[in-house]
This record gives sequence, C-alpha cells and structure tokens, in this order.
Amino acid sequence: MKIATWNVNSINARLPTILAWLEKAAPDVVCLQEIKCVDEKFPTDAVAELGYEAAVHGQKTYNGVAILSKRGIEDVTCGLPGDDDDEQARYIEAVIPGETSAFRVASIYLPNGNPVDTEKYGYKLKWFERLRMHARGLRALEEPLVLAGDYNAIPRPEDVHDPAAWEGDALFRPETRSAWRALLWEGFTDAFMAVDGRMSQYTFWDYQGGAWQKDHGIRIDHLALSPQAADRLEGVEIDRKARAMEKPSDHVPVIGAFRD
DNA sequence: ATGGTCGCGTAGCGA
Repeated sequence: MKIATWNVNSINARLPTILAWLEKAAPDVVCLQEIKCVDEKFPTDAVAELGYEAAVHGQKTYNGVAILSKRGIEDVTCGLPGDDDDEQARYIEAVIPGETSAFRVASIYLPNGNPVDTEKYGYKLKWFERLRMHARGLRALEEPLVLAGDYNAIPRPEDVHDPAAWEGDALFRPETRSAWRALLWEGFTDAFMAVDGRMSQYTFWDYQGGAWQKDHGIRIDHLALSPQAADRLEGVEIDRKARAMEKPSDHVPVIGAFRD
C-alpha cells in the first residue's frame, strides 16, 4: 500500500502534471493540499480515468484538501474539530479499506502562519494544537493511521538549506518546531526520520530566486504515523523529480510504502 | 539592478 502526500498548488492549473505523475508513480492513496477550488470544480472524471475515487473538501480560491484512492474511500469527514468558526478547508479524513486491515488517512494543510507578528501565527499555533488533540483521540483507536500533509513546519536545522536565513520565519520558529514535536509525542512517528542512514531531503523549493536550481529547499511535507502504521512501514520516498516536471508545484510528493 | 515567482481572478493577496 503506497500512501502519498502532495501540495499541488491548484489542482486545475496542475492537472496534466498531476495526471502524468499519478500514472507513473501509481500510489494507492494520494493526500492533496491546496487544490484551490470548490468541490464542483474538482476534476473527478479525470482522476477516475486513472482508477482513483476522490473525497474532496474544497474552498474557493484558497486552501482545499482531497484524498484520492484506488482502493475505495469510506467514512469521509471534513474539517478539524475544535473551532466551529474556522471556515478554512484544511482537513479531510477517511478510511481506506484494506485486505487485512484498513488504513485511516488524513490530508492536512496546516496554516503557513506568516507574518508572525499578526493573528496568522496565532491561528497556526491554535490549529496545530487542535490537530494534536484530534490526533490523540485517533491514536487511541489503535489503527494504522497516516496523518499526511503540508505541515508548514521545518522540524530541524538539517531540514533547511540556510537555518539562519529562516530564523524567525513561521515555518521554523521554536514554537512551530515544538508544536510538531508535541504532535509526535502523542505517539506518532515521522516516517521520513524512521528510515535510518540518510541525509535530510527537501520537499519544497520556492518559485522565486532560482531556489530549485540552487537547491535552497526545506522539508515541510510529512507523514506522521500511528504505531500500527509505523509497524507496517517499508520505506519512504521524496520524489524530487516532480520539481523538475513541466509546470511543477513548488512542493514534491512524499510517498510511504506499507505492508497491508 | 528598488525587481525578483506563481495562482487566482482580473487588483492585490497568499504563499
């Protein structure tokens, strides 16, 4: 069972690129972020032609998340509990039926939080805390669970090309890194870190300033695994090649392979 | 060098 996460920065602007990648990589499940469209504008038919069923939590212009699955999608829930006034489409969760056991999967688009001296950063930290509390409840189910997405959090200095340049940024502030660790302390494993003997790899390169050409990247797209999912983990791939495709997203897919 | 890159939507915001 291959489960991927990918911030696509508009599903419709990116559609040919996404379809080409899906056809080649052929993951079973894909968690998408920043689809930037309402549910009705999601290219349901185009992904169905490649064998994917879609669960969509869309929003006009901004945000928007979705889950694609070749193995069916059940028990879909949209939105993160903990704030009834939050109207931003940043969370969708579903169950993927499996041959031996089902996988619960969430597609997460955590708020960016910049600039840090505005209410945006407070919103980010509150959202992170809501996610931690929800994850605590899911953890107690003792299921294979993958919390996949764009966390807008750089865990360590090794995960950014120039830590000094990012000091003070909402993606690298101590409070942000602490919130990411607090999520893991609920009993989750950073899938990338669980594979030993490897250098850090980046998942995002800004469109500006030739960041990709200079390899000025950051690692912010993560798979957080429950113990039952971590037990089944066989490998993790960060697909750098996707950043060199035509009309690329500024993020690349992260793919986890699991025994099922 | 007083710009620089995208997407949305058609100005200026968000990333």
